[in-house]
This record gives sequence, C-alpha cells and structure tokens, in this order.
Amino acid sequence: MARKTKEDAELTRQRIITAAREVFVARGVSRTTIEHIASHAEVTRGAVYWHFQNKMEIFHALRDQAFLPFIDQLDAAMLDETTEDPLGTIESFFCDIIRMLSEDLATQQTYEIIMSKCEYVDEFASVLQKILNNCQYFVDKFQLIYERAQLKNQLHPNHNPAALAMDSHLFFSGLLHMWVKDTTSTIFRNNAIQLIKNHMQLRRVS
Amino acid sequence: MARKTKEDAELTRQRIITAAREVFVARGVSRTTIEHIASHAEVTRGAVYWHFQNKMEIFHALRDQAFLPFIDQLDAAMLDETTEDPLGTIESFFCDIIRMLSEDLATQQTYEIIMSKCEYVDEFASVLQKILNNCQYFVDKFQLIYERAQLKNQLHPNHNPAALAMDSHLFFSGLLHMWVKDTTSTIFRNNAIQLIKNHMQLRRVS
DNA sequence: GTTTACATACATTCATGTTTGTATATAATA
DNA sequence: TATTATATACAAACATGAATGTATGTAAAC
Repeated sequence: MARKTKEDAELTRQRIITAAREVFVARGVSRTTIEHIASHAEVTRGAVYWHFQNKMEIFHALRDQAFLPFIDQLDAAMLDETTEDPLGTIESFFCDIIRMLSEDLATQQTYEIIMSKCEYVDEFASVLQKILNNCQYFVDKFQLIYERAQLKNQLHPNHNPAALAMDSHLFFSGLLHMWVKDTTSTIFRNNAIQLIKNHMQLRRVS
Repeated sequence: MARKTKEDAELTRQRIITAAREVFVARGVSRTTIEHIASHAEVTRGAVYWHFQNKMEIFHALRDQAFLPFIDQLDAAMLDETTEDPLGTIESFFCDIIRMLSEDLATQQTYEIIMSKCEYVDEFASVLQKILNNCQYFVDKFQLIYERAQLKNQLHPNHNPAALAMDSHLFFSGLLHMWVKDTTSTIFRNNAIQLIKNHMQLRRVS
C-alpha cells in the first residue's frame, strides 16, 4: 500500500505490541505466530517484520514497558528518608504494585505472560537473569528501609534487616505469582492487600 | 524391528520420559519436538507415539512423578500430632523439600520445567490450576500445624494461624521459584536452609 | 496365529524469513 | 514554490524447512 506518516507508523508499531500482548496471553509466546499477531493487529506480516526482527524483539518491547514502572515506584518510595514509619514505606510499595496490577490490564497481561506464558530457554534465558538481577536490587533496597526501621525502633530487637528484607522479597514474590496465576479463583486478588498488611504486622513491635 | 518383552517395553517408556525431561529442560516444552525426544532416547518417533498420544501426555507423566512425593512428605510430617515443636515440623518440611531438590536431579529438572520451561495455555492451563489447588491444600495443613503451635504457646499472642500459614506458603513459594530459577548464582541454593530458619524464627516467641 | 512393540515411509499442514513490488511521505534541489 | 529523487512503510508472493499424525511394514513374544 501507501507509505504512512511517521506518526502513523509509530501507531501501527504500538498496535502490533498491543496485539502481541493479547495474543501471547491467549496462546503463549512460542505458540503464537507472527501471522497471529499481524492479523490481530489488522496488518500483514510485512508490517510486523518491518518494525521488528522477530518475535523475541516484540517480547522485549513488551517486557520493557512493564518493568520500568516498578523500579521507578521503588525509587520514589525510597526518597523519603526521614519518614517516621519505614515499615509503612515497604507496605505502601507492595500495595501500590498490587493496585497497579489490578487497575492496568496491560501490565497485568504482561506479567501473566512473563510468569506463565513464556519458556525461559535460549534467547529468553537472559530475560530470566535480568529479572533475577532486579530482585537483588529490590532486596537491597528493602534492607536499607528495614535498617531505617530498626533505627526508629520499629523492629523486634532480635530481627535483623537483611533477613527481613529477603523474607519480604520472597513473600512478595510468592504473592505476585499467586496473584497473577490464579485467574479462576479470586482468593488472592481479593485478599492481597490484607496479606501484605499481615506480613508487615509480623515485623512490627506490638 | 523386533518386539520386546513387557519389561523391555516399560524400560523404553521410562527412557522416553527421562529423555523428555532432559530435552524439555534444555529447549523448553513447546520447542522440543517428538523427534528430539525420540532421538535423545535413542528410539524412533514410532516408539514415542506407541507409548504416548502426544507431547502433553509425556509432560503429564513427568509432572505426576514430581508432585506426589511432596504431598506424601507433608502428610507424613503431619502425622506426629503430639510433638512439642510444631514450628519445627513446618521448618523440617521446608528443609526436606529443599534437600530433595538438591539431591535429586530428576526432581530438580522437573520443577525447572514446570516453573520456567512451560507455557500454561490451552491444555496446560489445567495443570496450573491443579498446582494452585495443591497450594490450597498446603496452606490448610500449615494452618493446622500453626494452631497446634499456638496451643503450645510457641506463637506471639497477636499472631494468628491462618495469616501465618498463608504467609509461610507465600514465602516458600517465592523461595522455590528463586531456588529453581536462579541457576547461575548460588545465593539461593546455598542459603535456602538459612532463609527457612530465619523465616520460622520470625514466628517464635523469643 | 495373533498381538505387540516398535521402525519406516508418507502426506499434509504450517511457520518462517526473504524478496519483490509499490504508493506515498519527505527531503533535496532548482 | 514546484519538481524531482529517495527513502519509508508496508503488502503480497515466494521458497524453504520443519513438525505432526498416520499408515504401513515386520519380527519376535506370547
């Protein structure tokens, strides 16, 4: 057909990414073909191959869109170093992420893809490692906050920040997996906030 | 070729399952072909199709081999109702599973497949639901044990068994994911036992 | 003799990547 | 400003290479 303007081109690029997300969720990454994505985006494979080299490049575009917000969220939460309630900072961070997932279908689908509709082999194995690196980043930040909490006497004397940080990370990691994967029941979707509060309550001196 | 005895046939069946596990780990479920499995098992596709209808049936055979031991393990751990240390029961259960994973490569690979080398769509979606059902089973059992712990005055007075059970499940779920997925670093593999002890220590009255 | 436990051959479908064609936006030039 | 040249944003066709399932063959077990 005809050549589009730059804006139109960027628009179809986004259309392709959105279509990919929706098809990935429904059919899994490796079972969706370029043709599936193209037809769902109402373009031809030619358009897809013009914007992306292959399927993995589309996947990366998707992943990038979903990861940055989380890191930004944590960095923002870390900024307030003088809060009287560091434990509240962590709690809010967890709750905010859950709320983001609840409200933004796109992010929700992207995480569903990352956690249960993608096989981490070959080129995708590196994606997994990047995710794990992010985890380490999170744990480190959590520890810093827990150290602040310790200074404010929010913690039991025999709890130590490093252990708490790792424990919280594992808790939230588990929660995320359940929240995202359990699409049939609503146990986790409805109670996630309460579970987070319970988790943090275990840490507070009473 | 020639017909084998029943024992021989069962042996090749097992060979196929083992081969499938090893190929699944390396290439992911959907990217491995029946031919990959067959050649790795040193048979032809004919043999595979004789024993299994398709790839998913092999996957199910694999999954069954890995799940039952865990449930048995928990059931066994639950048997001793009169122990003075219920928290120790949970701790041992977690540690035993980690040890099982460490020692048994087959189980380890199977979990790697289930957690990061398989896409849960279509026929596989039901597998995910079965796993989640198992989780509920675990949480329920944990709660029972935490109730025993409460009776033995092992818990803080303001902790309640249901919340602790869910929190422990999410913790261990997260730990399992990290343990299995983090194949390059050894942080989780080396420290899992300690992380479990830390987690349980958060619950004990000091 | 019949069924079993496969191996081999066949037919079909599907997905990929590449190539080619083309109409038009945009930059260059006059 | 009008004209020309070129790069862009695709669509359509092509070539190739799997992968699947099935059908057939076969030798030995029972």
